[in-house]
Amino acid sequence: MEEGTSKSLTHPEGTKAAAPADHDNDARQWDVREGCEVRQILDRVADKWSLLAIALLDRRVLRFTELRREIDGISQRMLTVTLRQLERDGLVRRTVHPVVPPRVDYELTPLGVTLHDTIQALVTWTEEHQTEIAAARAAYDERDTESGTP
Amino acid sequence: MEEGTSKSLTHPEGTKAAAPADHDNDARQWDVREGCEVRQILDRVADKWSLLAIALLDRRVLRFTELRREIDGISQRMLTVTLRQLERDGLVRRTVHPVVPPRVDYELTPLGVTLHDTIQALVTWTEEHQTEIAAARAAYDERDTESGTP
DNA sequence: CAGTATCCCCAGTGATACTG
DNA sequence: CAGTATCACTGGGGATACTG
Repeated sequence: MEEGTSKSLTHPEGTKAAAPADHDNDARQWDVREGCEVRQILDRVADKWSLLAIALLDRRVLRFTELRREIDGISQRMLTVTLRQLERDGLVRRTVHPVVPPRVDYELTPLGVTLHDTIQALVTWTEEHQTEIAAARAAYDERDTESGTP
Repeated sequence: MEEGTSKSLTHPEGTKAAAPADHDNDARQWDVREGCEVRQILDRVADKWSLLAIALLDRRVLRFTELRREIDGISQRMLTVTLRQLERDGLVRRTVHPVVPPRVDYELTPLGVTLHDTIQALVTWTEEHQTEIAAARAAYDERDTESGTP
């Protein structure tokens, strides 16, 4: 369960992590390289299950099984792993009730809520532009097809 | 290169894709399931290399090799694949100059620029909250450590 | 220079079984 | 109910070699 040791990434980028090829521009100063903090979060957001979990937990308190049921395509293992990651990042709060049978509640932390909010912007962008993207893909595939079958 | 056929997903979610357990809330109506359009885009954004490429191409026109040099950790193969995906989605424009030696320019399309802009918000969020997240992780790992070595 | 084609590996994920 | 432990498999991605 330890990953803080940076395990085996693609390759050791080492020290130049904060020294891009150029920095005379105001954009692309993101520094979104693998080792970066930004990348860590982005990877979380990127994660299929994390995103679903955050979406489902928005303004709700759910139990393990409830989440499992709602996401439903997810396996026990992945739900656990996902929840643990989110908990570790302080995005989700896990509350164990010392009762029998066991009851564990999951909910977004305030930080998690702000992330949800930000992601919402991205989702909105997608919804607003999905037509354009679909068109672009169609055009691309079209080109591909016509050159393949003259 | 075909994914419109939905290949072999986790399992057939079927018809209830648009019917969550409840829908009396205004949030979580995202519908970010695997098959969804939103997920397709999110996956693109999520992609490590795509993100870097978009970042690097912001307000610039770069050649294949230039991109390769700037991303540097990337392999030829992945740069090609990434660029093709972005091109297909209409986010990046590929211009082939019929000269010798060959010259191909890459640049963001207007659509790509708007995506960059949106992603920027997410990156900003990350930068603003990375301290909190780091703290959360430290706290989590701390708990983990102290219970592991009493 | 700008790719395409191949081979290969291993990290992430699902399936299954066991436990407090 | 809410996990943890194990195993097995798949495909995403790197390394390498070849081409227009």
